[in-house]
Amino acid sequence: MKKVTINSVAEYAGVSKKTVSRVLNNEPNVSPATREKVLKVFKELDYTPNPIARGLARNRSFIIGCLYDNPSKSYITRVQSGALEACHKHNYNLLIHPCELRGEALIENIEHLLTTSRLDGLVLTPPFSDSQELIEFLKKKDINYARVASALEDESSISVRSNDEQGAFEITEHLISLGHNRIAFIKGHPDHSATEQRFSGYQKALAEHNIEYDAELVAEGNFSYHSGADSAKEILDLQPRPSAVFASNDYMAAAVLKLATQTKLNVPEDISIAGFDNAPIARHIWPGLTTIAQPVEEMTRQAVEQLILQISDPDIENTQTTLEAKLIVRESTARI
Amino acid sequence: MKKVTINSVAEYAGVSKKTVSRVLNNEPNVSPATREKVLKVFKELDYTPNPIARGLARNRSFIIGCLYDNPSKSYITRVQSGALEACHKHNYNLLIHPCELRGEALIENIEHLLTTSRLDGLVLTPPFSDSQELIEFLKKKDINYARVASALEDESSISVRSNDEQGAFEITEHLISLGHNRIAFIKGHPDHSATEQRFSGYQKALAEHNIEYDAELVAEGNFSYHSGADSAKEILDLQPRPSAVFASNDYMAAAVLKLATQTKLNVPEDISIAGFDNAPIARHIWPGLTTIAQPVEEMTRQAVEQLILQISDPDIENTQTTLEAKLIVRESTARI
DNA sequence: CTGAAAGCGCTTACAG
DNA sequence: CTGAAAGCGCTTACAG
Repeated sequence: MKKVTINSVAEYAGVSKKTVSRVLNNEPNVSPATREKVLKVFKELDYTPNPIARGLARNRSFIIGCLYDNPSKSYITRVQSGALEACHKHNYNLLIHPCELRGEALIENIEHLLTTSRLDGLVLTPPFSDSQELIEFLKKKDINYARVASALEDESSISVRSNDEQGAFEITEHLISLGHNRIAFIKGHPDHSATEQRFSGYQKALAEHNIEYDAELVAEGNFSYHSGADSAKEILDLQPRPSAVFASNDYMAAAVLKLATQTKLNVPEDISIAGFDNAPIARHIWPGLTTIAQPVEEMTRQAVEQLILQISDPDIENTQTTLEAKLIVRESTARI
Repeated sequence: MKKVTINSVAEYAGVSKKTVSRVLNNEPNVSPATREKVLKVFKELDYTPNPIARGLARNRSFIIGCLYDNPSKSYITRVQSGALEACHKHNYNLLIHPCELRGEALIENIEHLLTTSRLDGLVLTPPFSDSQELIEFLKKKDINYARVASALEDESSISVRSNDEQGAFEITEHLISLGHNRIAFIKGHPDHSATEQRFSGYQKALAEHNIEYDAELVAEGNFSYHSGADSAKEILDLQPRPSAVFASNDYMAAAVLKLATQTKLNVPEDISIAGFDNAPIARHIWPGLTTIAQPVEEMTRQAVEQLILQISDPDIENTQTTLEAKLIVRESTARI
């Protein structure tokens, strides 16, 4: 059976292919009778238009690419889910492209991506949303993009972020309000701007409450569960032991909780533990983790929606949005 | 600045566009000098070929679509990671398309997907890999596809699965070998073929060891953490309480563990808990979950690789592969 | 309301 | 080793 194209439909229906195209795209200026006829032929011939041909003519693929490099699977899932929501709303689809920021050849990698698939726009998630190198490349290539959770002050592109520093400040203050003043901190991955922001929120809260900053209490993580487990060992071995731990994300906090439980410490009686992100694991373990809910889906949804609007109308101005992060108190933190 | 196309390059280099095309595709029959010259113009003009135009001419998009409908985020992440590995190896990209099996209009949804993006093939994950309706549609539309973790006996398409029944049998036998004979079971989602397979493995192990099957010990889950929590309540309230629980996946097992811990039961001293999948959460909690490791990435990787090979050469025969599932014993199960 | 022509940027099939 | 012609299946811009 040979392929059915706009030509076969036109021929079969006895109209021009332009008319078929009009029906296809729901354009006006087709008599109801003609429209009816063409629609019937669509069914009879089981016609599906070829998106590639359409793409070539319109110079558009209706595909958005999503870039990420993140050890947190739940973060990625949430990013995808927000991006998909915006895409589907506007009849776009989503192509995913995990890759390494520190890979030997990030730019070559992206260039190759763009050569193998035409993408109408790119949504950059951390750490790509802060990569000057990548951003300059995209500008040079004239590729539309939007930044998610970027700390870059750059009004020349769309940005949707949430207030990491404020969130970290609040959760630290929450611990302080429970009587803790020896609060350990686990940093995130150095390539992510959130790492610095959360660290800064922690420090500011300490300062605000006249608690001296103690570098000994700070461990270097990288957002992975594994790095949290390593940091947990260091922290639980400190003498005297801190009465609370604030990890820069929930996976690392979960690792602290596991080690604490394993070594017969009671949480939160013996030690309070707080995380960041409100990842699923925060509520899947006992005690549930006190954390900061970051609207990851919503950030990505808004970023992609802005991006798509800008693709269809380049005159739309760039928006810079900051969403609120929210403290969620569960069972893992308590009065000292 | 106007777009640089194969024509501008040809003009600038003083050759025909066919020659440029040859250089682009690394075809033979170009003199080294000419090739050199064209390559230089590529750089000078910063030329990137248009994948859509190429796609139209070759009738190919080099994009694979991935269909899923699964409450387990980690399962999806692993599926994507296996699919991406195979795609990138062959210069394909991956488009993701979560949708609902029970949605009012699955077929329309997929038809719309195919109308908005040309896909060279589809990888079906559960429960789609068992959907006769979808499979018939794809056959009618002549769309290449591969099935992951499908129980369907259908040699007319590529299939890669793992042995769910055997895995469930082994883990149940493991519990029996520890002295348990009152073993509760939490079922998965009824739309997934794995649900029936794992249930059957459980029953067969009981039968093999002359333990009478007791329907009261079986709870209806759906693979979500939430459903596991509901089932956990039922099970822990049984009189007498079962000495072990085997949940059809790790999320549900984690929910049982959380409730048990919350209600001051010691795991595994008071009750043993086993899961399935070896999801990250199985090792992120304490005690770590005894479970069955299913090679999700590898299944998907193989399925997508076969699919891509078949796309480039339709004569390649369909393969039916079954990979091994493996028992992983952690701390959540112990002798009664 | 309808259509003939040209074009999107490549590749295929063929000729030399 | 090189290229002119035709075509992939649509849409855009224009004419009537």
